[in-house]
Amino acid sequence: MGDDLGDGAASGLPPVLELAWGLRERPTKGPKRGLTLDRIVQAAVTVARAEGMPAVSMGRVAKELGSSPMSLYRYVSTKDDLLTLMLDTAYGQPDPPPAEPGGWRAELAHWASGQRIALYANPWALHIPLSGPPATPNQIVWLEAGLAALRDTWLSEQQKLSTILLISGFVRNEALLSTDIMAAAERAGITADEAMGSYSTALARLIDPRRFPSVYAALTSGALDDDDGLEGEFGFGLERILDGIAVLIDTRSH
Amino acid sequence: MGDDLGDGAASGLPPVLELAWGLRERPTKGPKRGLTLDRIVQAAVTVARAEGMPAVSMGRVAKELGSSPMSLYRYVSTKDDLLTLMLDTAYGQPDPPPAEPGGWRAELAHWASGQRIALYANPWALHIPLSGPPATPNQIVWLEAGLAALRDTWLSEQQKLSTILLISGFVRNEALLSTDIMAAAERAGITADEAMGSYSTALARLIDPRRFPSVYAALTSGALDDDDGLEGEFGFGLERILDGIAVLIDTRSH
DNA sequence: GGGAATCTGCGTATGCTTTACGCAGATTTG
DNA sequence: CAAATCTGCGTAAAGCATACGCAGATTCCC
Repeated sequence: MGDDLGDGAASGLPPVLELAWGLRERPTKGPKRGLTLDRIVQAAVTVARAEGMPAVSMGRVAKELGSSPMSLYRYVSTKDDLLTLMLDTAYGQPDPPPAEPGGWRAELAHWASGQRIALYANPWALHIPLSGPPATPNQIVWLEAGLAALRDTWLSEQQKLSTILLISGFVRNEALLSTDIMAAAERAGITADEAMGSYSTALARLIDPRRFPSVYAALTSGALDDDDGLEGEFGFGLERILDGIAVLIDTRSH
Repeated sequence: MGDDLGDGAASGLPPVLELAWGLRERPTKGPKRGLTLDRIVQAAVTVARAEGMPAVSMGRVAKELGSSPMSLYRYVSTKDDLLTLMLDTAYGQPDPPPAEPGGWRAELAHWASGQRIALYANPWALHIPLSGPPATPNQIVWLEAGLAALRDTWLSEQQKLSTILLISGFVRNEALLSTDIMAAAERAGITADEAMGSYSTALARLIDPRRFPSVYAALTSGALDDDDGLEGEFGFGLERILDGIAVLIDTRSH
């Protein structure tokens, strides 16, 4: 007994969260540990960055560390745990908001851009299936920053939470779509804009204008091969959401 | 040669799309085929519904059909193709919009609810990693319906597309989070509301109120154990987004 | 100091997974 | 009636997560 990573602190939290928050104190007996959780996660991130998420296997990560697959299970009880930890490091910590006060709107826009930058810098993280609401340390730091941006509004706590969840979901979605397209384009040896263009022309040839008049109109309007294709998508969505929040806040405030 | 599913129509489309749209005409030689693509996809959906997405393997699907794993590769060139096809059937076709005219807003709300219903009815589909912009038949039908809802607005084609992408991304995100929480709760033998409650209390105990004052305030405000937890999240996000679109449309229209 | 306790890394093994290759038989074309 | 061409599918390769248990290291307690 004793060689499992089941709960030990009885905190009511999933084991991986106790790991992530460093709650699990190690007993003093036994040999020194040869690895650390951090090093394992770091190695996994290295593999993901260099060879993509599908290459991240326990064996591959162990090799990166000069260790053996089963050793990792002394630190992590499941591969999913490792993925959760990787996701947390991908987000990292948010930049502090700009010094000059811009109100909740500027602050949230800054926050969203920061998340987008983090995800673009770690596109592999978008291929980690998320399992449950945010709860790892960096995710909480981000959540804190997001909620803080709404501190001067009259929104209820629930509304603030929903707002932050809405925005971060949007950022994640947009980043996933964009980086996927860019990756597919790179595989085909073209630029992302070219990929969008050929996507739309191929689709336009495929569909029946009578059955899908609106889609046909959209595709042939050249909407998709505009300059600011991918970048513009983010800006558009974010502005729309912020406008929607603004409506709510302005209604509430008097 | 000839026993591959590489492109044959030279349409410039990925092979799986030619399959989905039924473009690939079969030659007349050789023995009759024992299966159809539809039956395979249907069998895969059956497995996913009954045993979850992780159970969907080529072997398991083949067994469902009384066939052998390798036979499926005569119909599908990769497991990912099968997943793409499964996703398409999960979405199905949208209901027609309600007869009485409610304007773009009511129509889009109806559209979003329809997508949510489809996803809630097929939660396994949320665990299919999406690869690229929508392009399969049912996805295009949905896209057509969404764009059509905006027919009377002054939005540019690009803005219409962005709007629809924004909303369907939101619906997908919300459905994923909700069904994940419900599934986790069911595994633990409690209700989703109880799960949210214990999540928030556990987290509230975990975090330092001084480092995360806003998160702490949100968690202890009881925002998360409200009645309309999951349902309310969808309504909130959708209203915010629609409000944001309305701002854009109203600004444009004069 | 000397067990006893307890931890460590990790070898081995199980039962999965996708899918490349090629063969035997069915069917249609000339 | 051959030649061509397709069919289902057996076999096998390569890889995956991870359960189990062992040998050795370290520390605690007497």
